[in-house]
Amino acid sequence: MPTISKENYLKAIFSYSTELENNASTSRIANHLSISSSAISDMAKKLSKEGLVKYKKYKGIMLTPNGEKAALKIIRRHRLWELFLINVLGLDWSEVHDEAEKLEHYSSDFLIDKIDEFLGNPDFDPHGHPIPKKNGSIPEIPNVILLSEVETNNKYELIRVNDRDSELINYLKKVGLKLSSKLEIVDKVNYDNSISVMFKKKNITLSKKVTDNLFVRLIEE
Amino acid sequence: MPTISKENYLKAIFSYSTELENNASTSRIANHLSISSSAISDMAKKLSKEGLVKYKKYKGIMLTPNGEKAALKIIRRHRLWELFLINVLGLDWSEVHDEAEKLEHYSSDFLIDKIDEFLGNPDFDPHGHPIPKKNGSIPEIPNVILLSEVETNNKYELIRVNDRDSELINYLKKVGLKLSSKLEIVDKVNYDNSISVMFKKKNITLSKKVTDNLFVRLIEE
DNA sequence: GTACAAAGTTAAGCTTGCTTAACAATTAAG
DNA sequence: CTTAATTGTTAAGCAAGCTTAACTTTGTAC
Ligand SMILES: [Mn+2]
Ligand SMILES: [Mn+2]
Ligand SMILES: [Mn+2]
Ligand SMILES: [Mn+2]
Repeated sequence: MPTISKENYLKAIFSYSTELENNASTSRIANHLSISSSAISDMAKKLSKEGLVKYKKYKGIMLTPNGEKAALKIIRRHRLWELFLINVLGLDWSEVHDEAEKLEHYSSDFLIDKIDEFLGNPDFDPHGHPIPKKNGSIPEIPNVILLSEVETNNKYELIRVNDRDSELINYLKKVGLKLSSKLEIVDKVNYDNSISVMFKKKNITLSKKVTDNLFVRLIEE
Repeated sequence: MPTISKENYLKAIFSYSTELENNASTSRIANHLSISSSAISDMAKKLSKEGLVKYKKYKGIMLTPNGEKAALKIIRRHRLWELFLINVLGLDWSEVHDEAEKLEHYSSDFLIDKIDEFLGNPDFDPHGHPIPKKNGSIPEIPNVILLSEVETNNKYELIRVNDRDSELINYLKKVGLKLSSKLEIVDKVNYDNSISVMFKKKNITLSKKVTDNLFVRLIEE
C-alpha cells in the first residue's frame, strides 16, 4: 500500500517516463512535485526497495510493471473523480483538477468502481485524457497533434488540454474554447510562433504558450 | 488549518464533550481513536496552544468556541458525504461511514457546499444524525429516547443509529430495521434487559447491546 | 583531455504523530 | 486518613517525509 506521498511520486514518474526517454530525471520530478531533488533521490531508493521503480544512481528512475500498475490506479481515480465532479455536481472544467488531486488518495476501490459504473465506464476525462480501466488497460488514444505543430488551412478538433494549468483553462474558457471545438488554421506566424485560427467564424490568435498545451485531431473533410 | 490528525481529535473531543460532563477524558479519546493516551496528552497541549481546546492537566479537555466550530465543520463534511454516497452512488447504509471518515478531510469548502446544495440542504444524515449547517448551527433534534429505556405498549419510530458500529448496522439490515421503522414494545425482559417488540407484524427480540445503540421517538396515537 | 557548470546524491537535521516505559496525580476502598 | 488501583503525564525514541548544505558524478566547452 503506497502512502499518499508515494502515490504522488509514482504518478509523477509515470507522467515523464512515458514521454520520449522512458526514464524520469530527478530534477523533472522534483520540479513537477515542488519538492527538493534530494527528497527525490531518497524516495527513489525506497520505491526501488518496494519493487515499484527501477533506480540506478545518476541514471534516472523508471517504473517497474508493478509501479506502473500502481500509478495507473491513481490516475484512474483522479480522472474518474474529475468527470464525476463535473457531470454530477456541476463543477467547472477549471475547478476539478485540484479537488481530484486530493480525492484520488482517499477513495476505496469499491467507491471508485461505483463512480465508474455511475458514469457508464467512460473512456476519457474532462480534459481529454484517457481513463485507465480497472484492469489497467488504457483506452485507445486518437491520433493527436500538438496545436503548435499543425498545418495551415487544415481543420482540427480540440481534444486534449493540459489539466495542471488552471490558468490555461481559465483562458480557454474566456476565449470560448472547449473540448471538441473546431478550429481552422488561418496562419502560422513565424515571428513569435503564434497561430491564427478561425473559431466560430471569428479569427483569434493563440500564442505559443497556449498552443504548446493543446492537442488536436485533424478533421477529414 | 488543522491537520487530518487534529481534525480527528477535535471530532472525538466533541463527541464526548457534548455528552454529560462537557469535558472529554484522555482515556476516552484514546480509546475512541485507538491511540495511546500519552499521544492524547501531547496533542491536548498543541491544540490548546492553537486555541482550539481548553486543557488543564489531569482535568480533561474541552473545546473552545473555535474548536467547536472546527469540529462541527468536519462533522458536517462527514454527514454530507454519507448522505451523498447513499443517495447518488447507491452505497449501503453500512458502507458509507468508513468512506466518509476519509473524504471528510479532503474536500474543499466549495465542494462541500456543492454537495449540500445538490442534496437540497438536508438536515439529517443516513443514520439520523443532524448535519451542521454552513454557519455552524445544528438542526433541531426531535425528542429522542434510547430504545433500552422505552415503556411497554407504546409505539416508537426508529430515528437514530450509532454509525460507528457497522456490525450493528449489518444486524439491523438482517432484521429489516431501518430509520423510520415503527416498533411496538411488547415486553421488557428483566432478566437480560432485552426487549420484545412488534415489527411489521412479527415479534422480535432485541438484546440490550442492540437497544443501547438505537434511538427512537414516541409515536402519538 | 581539462575545467567548470549542472545535475544528482549524501549527510545532518527538523516536524508531525505516533510508540513504550517510567513516573505523578487522582480516585476509590478500606 | 492511608493505600492501592486507575488514570494521566513526561521522557525518550522511532518512522515518514521533508529541508539545506556539502559533496560527487556527469556533461559541456574549450
Ligand atoms: Mn487533473
Ligand atoms: Mn483531467
Ligand atoms: Mn459516520
Ligand atoms: Mn452518519
